[in-house]
Amino acid sequence: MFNRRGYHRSRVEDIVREARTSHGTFYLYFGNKEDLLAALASECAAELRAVAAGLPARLDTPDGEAATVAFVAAFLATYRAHAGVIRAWMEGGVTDRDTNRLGVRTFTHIATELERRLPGRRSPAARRARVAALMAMLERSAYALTSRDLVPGGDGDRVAATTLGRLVHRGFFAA
Amino acid sequence: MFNRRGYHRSRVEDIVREARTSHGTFYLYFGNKEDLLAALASECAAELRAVAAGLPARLDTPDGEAATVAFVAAFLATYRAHAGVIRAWMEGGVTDRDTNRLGVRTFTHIATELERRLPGRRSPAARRARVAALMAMLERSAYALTSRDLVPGGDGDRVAATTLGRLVHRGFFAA
Amino acid sequence: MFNRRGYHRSRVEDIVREARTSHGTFYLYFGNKEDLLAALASECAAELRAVAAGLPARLDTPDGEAATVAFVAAFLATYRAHAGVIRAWMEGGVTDRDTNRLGVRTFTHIATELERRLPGRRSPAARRARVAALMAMLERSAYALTSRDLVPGGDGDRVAATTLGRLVHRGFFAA
Amino acid sequence: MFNRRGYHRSRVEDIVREARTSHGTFYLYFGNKEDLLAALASECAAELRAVAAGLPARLDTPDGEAATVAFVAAFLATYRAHAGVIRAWMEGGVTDRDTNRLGVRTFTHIATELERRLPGRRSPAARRARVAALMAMLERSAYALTSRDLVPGGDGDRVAATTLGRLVHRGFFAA
DNA sequence: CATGAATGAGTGTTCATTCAT
DNA sequence: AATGAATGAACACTCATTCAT
Repeated sequence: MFNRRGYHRSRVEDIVREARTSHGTFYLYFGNKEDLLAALASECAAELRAVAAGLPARLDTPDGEAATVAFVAAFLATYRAHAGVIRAWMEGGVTDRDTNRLGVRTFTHIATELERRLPGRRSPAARRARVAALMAMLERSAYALTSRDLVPGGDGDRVAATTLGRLVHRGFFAA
Repeated sequence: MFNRRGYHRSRVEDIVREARTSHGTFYLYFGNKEDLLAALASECAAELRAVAAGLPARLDTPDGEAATVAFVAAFLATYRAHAGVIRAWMEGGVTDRDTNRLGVRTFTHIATELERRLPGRRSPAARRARVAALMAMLERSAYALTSRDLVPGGDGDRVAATTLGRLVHRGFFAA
Repeated sequence: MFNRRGYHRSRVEDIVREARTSHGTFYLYFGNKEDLLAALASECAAELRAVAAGLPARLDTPDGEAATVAFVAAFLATYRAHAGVIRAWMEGGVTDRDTNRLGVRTFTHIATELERRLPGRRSPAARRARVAALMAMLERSAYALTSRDLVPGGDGDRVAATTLGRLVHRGFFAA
Repeated sequence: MFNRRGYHRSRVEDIVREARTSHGTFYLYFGNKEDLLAALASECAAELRAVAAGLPARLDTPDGEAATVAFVAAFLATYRAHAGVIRAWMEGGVTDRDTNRLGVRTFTHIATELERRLPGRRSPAARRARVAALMAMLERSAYALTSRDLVPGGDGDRVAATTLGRLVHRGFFAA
């Protein structure tokens, strides 16, 4: 529901109808609507961390480009699978502090993992700036892909992942 | 109000109280709440186009870096000034077709202007991919800056603009 | 406006726009919206009384049928010209006592005039019942004619007046 | 509520207070205010048709007058019970096409049933005109009875039904 | 005498949440 | 454990009326 309609436009009634259950049951398992979001966010964070965990130790290797493309593809796929949740994170519609922090921490974790794999000798500040730019590209592209046709010329997640992955590899991780 | 609370959480009552006026007056000037958003979006689009118009003809020049930093700073400032509107654009909370298209077209316009200034000989597809990445960085950074503390280490728009501007110049426009 | 949209659906703004004047001017001449209705009602009552005044002394004469048809036609025309006002009377949307009474008294006046012309010897109660039925036919037909197509087969006021007038004459006034 | 205050002046809050329930419950059972009217209109139409169904095959019989009086009494009673709904029909305050048509068709149905029972040989046009007049009397009288004191001398529905019924029988159905 | 911008009480509708069964 | 009818606070929008100019 959140992926299709977004968090705010998804009514509890929509959710329970989709789940073939009732309002009462919903509130038996979740304290409130945002609590459901928190639960989904938790799953989403785990999957995103798994994506980061799938990164090889180094990306400045012969098959670094393929690995980068694979990583980007996995990131995009996970993002798409949880777009409703992640958007709710970003859009600030969430009141719960913990859930908000979870989002930030998850992306920070990925950023840290990527930063470790940045080759060359640069100052910590420069490294952080580069990885911030990298994360921005990843997030924004994923966001755009889960919106409607905001990327002219992009005709699917695969193409986007390949293009973006190569770009990222060349710009950030190539030896 | 939109910058502080976001479009959906801003009630008409909040808006008119802030503007020291009444509901009736509000609906005298705007057909409905979304109409206000459309009006603000129009202003915002004009300002964003002005930012693009402020770009020098070329950025691969001795003072190209300064110009890039200035452009990024102007972009971030404008984005911040209209964050509520732009977020409403992105978050899909807008029903009106025209307003939605305005957002896409405005960002496409900026992208086109930047693409023209990309130096070197690359295929159109490659140029488009690069500029898409560039726009992603710009947007995501601006978005992050107008959210809460999403950029660890960032301590202000100026620093962010300088850092990001230099990065952008080196990565995309340097000769 | 009242004829076209009805009293309640006519907004003061509609009225003043039609009259090419302003809200301020409206309230200069009328205390409120209902006050305008009262003024129009007064005119309408005068016209309806004039229609009654146009009745010949007797209707059970050789040219009684023509006179009855003429009366019915005049009644329908006046009703149509003031349909909005009369409907507001009937529909009970008027708060003002005087205006309400004016409506009742006007129709009572017409009823009395018609009762005088009823031929034959009947008890007062019977005469009143007959004239009540007559008035009902007149009013309901007029009401229907000013609504949309409630009278199947009727194709205009003239036809309606002729048909109804003859019917009325034969049923109530013929010698 | 509709009978007492009329459709438009009845607020949803009035309705739910009277029904000892809440706004939420109201919108659980009816899509909106007009939807309630439609539901009531449906019941009303059924009852009016039942009144027509209660007519004997012929009215030009020895006990035709009693049957006519009974029919008129039933019509008036049903009309009174649903005055608010029927008035909303007539007053054009209903937007829904189906509901509007329901009103017209219901009264047309009754008119057709009455037309069948008109004795004597007359042209179809004449028969239709007569039945239109008859319906006008019925409707207008019922309308008047459910308004305030519009019928001078009338002191109750029974008296009105008897008087009107006899009049109708003599004028339209007597052998 | 005329204006029209400003007002705010009033109204229909939505939806997260509760609780008796 | 599961249900779903019931709730009511919240919100966008309307329009008759006022009054400073």
